Parts: sequence; structure tokens; C-alpha cells
Amino acid sequence: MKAVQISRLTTNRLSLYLRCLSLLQEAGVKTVSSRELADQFHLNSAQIRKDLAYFGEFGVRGVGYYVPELKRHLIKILGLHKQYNVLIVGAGNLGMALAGYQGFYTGGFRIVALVDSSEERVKALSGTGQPVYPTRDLKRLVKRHNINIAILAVPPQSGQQALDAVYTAGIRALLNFVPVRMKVPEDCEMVTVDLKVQLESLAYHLARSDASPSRDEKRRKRTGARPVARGARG
Amino acid sequence: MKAVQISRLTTNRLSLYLRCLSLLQEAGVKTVSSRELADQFHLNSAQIRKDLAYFGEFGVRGVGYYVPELKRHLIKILGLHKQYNVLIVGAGNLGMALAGYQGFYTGGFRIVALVDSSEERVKALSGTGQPVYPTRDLKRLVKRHNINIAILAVPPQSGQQALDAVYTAGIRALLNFVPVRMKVPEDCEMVTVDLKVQLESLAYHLARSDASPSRDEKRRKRTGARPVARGARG
DNA sequence: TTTTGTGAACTAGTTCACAGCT
DNA sequence: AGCTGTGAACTAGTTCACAAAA
Repeated sequence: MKAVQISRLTTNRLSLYLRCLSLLQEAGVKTVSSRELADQFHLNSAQIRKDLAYFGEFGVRGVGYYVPELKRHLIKILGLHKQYNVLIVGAGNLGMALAGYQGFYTGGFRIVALVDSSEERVKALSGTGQPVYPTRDLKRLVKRHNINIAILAVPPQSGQQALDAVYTAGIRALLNFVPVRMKVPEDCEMVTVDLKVQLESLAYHLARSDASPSRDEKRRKRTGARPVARGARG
Repeated sequence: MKAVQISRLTTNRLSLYLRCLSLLQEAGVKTVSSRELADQFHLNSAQIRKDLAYFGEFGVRGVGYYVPELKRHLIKILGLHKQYNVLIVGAGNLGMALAGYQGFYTGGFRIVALVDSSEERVKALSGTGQPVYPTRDLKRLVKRHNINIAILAVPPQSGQQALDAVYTAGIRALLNFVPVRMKVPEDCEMVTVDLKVQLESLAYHLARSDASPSRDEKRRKRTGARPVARGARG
């Protein structure tokens, strides 16, 4: 147990561990060692032990970790014992899709509404039935539904404006899909998913592999990418 | 110019530089220094010079970088002078949305088709008019449309199967939204976007800030997160 | 003078390796 | 014997700081 600042790399891995533990629990597995977990993720077992050790001593020497117990701890650590109400800002293609994306509805996350500045999108319903409200209702919605997370899915030119609006309404956590650099207040947590950047990283690699066909041993020695083809599953 | 393996962190930044250069070019700016670029991204200017130096000497001492020239170089480096034909696997909420997401249609990326295993989704059209084909057409589609990138947007239990199928069809670059660990062949580039993990990292921070209200100076000393509130824009 | 390109220094993140508990 | 928790060693990534070019 340290008093260190936890890096995002660590918290992201904790999410993966949790997901894995849920599967193990469903499968009736009672204990798991850091080594077994590591094999699932192509990680080093010390990495896993270190990640967990930031938050306490959850393991038993000679045994490993008790699956339900560690799962409980991770849920607590990640704050997933609470309910999170999510607002989507921007009801275009992406916003609407995210509203319907089933992956969000497990755990304590619930998408309660969308807002959009275009009158014609307002009063439409998302695929799963959430209503779309005009942007002017933002503050009221946040209060009424106790919203604590916003997903930004507006066009680039409205990015900063949308951020400012949700911040003013009291939201302090953002999942951002807008490919624009924005001013983010100190006390506001934002993670950005930039799909274009991800696609371009694929283009980069495709262009390389076309250009230099077969230098297999040299290629991709250490890109931080996946080492591949060992213990699969998730 | 080095013969080093380029990290994904670097290539991702190159995409951002390119985006910024496009804006500068539109604004009629002729030259830009690494310092000016750095200010846009809350980066260190040496970082930018190093990133670029991996690929050549594009700058002019005492001047900076010529915007159109550097832009041209970055397009070449990232392989964006070529056309990329994209196939979306899985025509559920997310798949359909990604098909309609305008952000993909700039640069050389073009979504040419979707496939889905469910007969009832087949023959539907995506929002922007791409047809949905049955999975058995995959190989034929890849050949016919010269597809080189696949986006995986299937349910978790079909993830590996979908990956195997597109690999067999000849695709070597994947943008993966499936939250499952998969076996990826050596010569296949995959970037994974795990939305659940991102949301959970927000939950983590929200849970912290609720728990310990006001330790402002200590908080977030170095999480690799954004330093905030300096030169904005994108 | 200004700003690049880059070795050297530093910081963050990962892995090793082992003492210590069960 | 087996496996955790952790300091030490290592590797990757970032920033400093400066010689060299324009």
C-alpha cells in the first residue's frame, strides 16, 4: 500500500483484471495466481502484483488471490459499486450509436439522456429509447438525473463549447470523441478516444509492410504492441 | 534519421501534428516552429523535434518547419497518400454508427461495406448507404473492393471468430472494439479501443474525488494526464 | 538571433529476483 | 513447495541543454 499517484496504465489494467475475474467467477474458479492472470493478458506477473499492491494486500502467499474477494476489491477500487448516470452530448451518428451500445449497460453505467443543439434531432429517441433533449435543458437534466459523466460526440467546432457547458452544469468526468484539443479545467477528468488517430496508426503500419515486404525478424521488436498468439481469451 | 522501431506513442502524435498542420495551412500559416506546435498539444518542443527526426530532417534552423512541406512529409510517413478501404464486421449499433461516422471519411479512408452474421441485418443499408452483406461474402468483398482494414464491432463471444475470418480473407490491419483478448497473428496490426475500460477509468477518478474532497495540491501530480488549461485549440 | 537536431540526463513504467509468509 | 509483495535493475519515453546551421 503506497501513497503514490496511480497511472492511467494501471487503472486501465485493473479494469481488465476485473473483467477477467468476472469470467473466472462465472466459471466457478475459486482462486487465481498472478501468473495465471498474467498469461491471460500477455503481462508479466509482477506487473499484476504491483498494480494490486498499490491498493492493499489482497493475495495469500502460496495460494494466489481469491476470485470473489479480489473482484469485490477491484469493484471498490474502481468505484464501480456506485451508479453512474451518463449524458451523451451530440445525437449524431456516433452519439446515437453509443446510446445503443450494449457494452455500456453492464456495471453501474446507465445512459439516461442525450442532448443536441439541432431542433430536428430533439424529441427523437435513441435506439434504446432514451429521449434527446435540447441543449438548453442540460443543466436541468444533470440535476434531475444526477448525471456524473458526459460523453462528447459533437462536431469538432462545437467541442470546447460542449465541454464548457457540461462543466458548468457540474459534470467532472468526460469521455471525449471530439478530435480537437480542448481546455479542460483542473478538476475535470477527461479521456479522449480519437478514432481517426487509431485508423492512421493502422495506415502507418500498412504502408510500412507494403514498402518492405519481409524483414520479419527485425520488424516489430518492441512497439508496445501485442506480442501475439499466446494464451488467448478475455 | 534513425533505424529505430517507432513507438505507437510517436505515430499517434504524428497524426495529431498532421491534423494541426492542416488547420495551419487552411489559416494560411507558412511556417511553424516546434515550440509553436508544442504549445498546441501541451508537449515539449524537443518531443516534437525527436518525433520528426526519426523520419528525416524536415526543419530549417532559425526558421522552423514549412507547413505544406511538413504536412506532405507526414502524409507520406503515415501512409495517407494511399487509399484505405474499410470493412466493418458487425452491423449492430456500434457498427452501424461507425459506418455513418463522418470523421472516417476524411483522408484516404473509405468504408465500403459491412458484414453481419444475422440474416435480418443483411441487405439493410447503413445510414450513409453502405450495404450489409452476409459473413460468407467476406472473402469475396475483400478481393472485390480491395479492402485492407477491418473494424471489429461484433459481440465479445464472436470476436476471435471475426478476427480469424478477416485475417483469412487477407486483411492485416484491425481496429477492434471487441472487449476480449484475442489471438492476433504476428503479421497483423490491431489497435483496440475498449470503451468500457475508458468509462471505468472515469469511475475510478470520480470515486476518488468524492472520497477525498480537497487535497487539490497533491492530487494528480503526474498521471500522464493532461496538464490542463494552457494553450487550447486543436 | 532563432530554431533545429541530438547526446545526455532524467522520469516513468516494466521486469527481475528473492525474502518472507502460508 | 508455492506464490505474494517489493526493492533493485532494467527499459522505454520525455525533457534538458547545447552545438551547429540559417
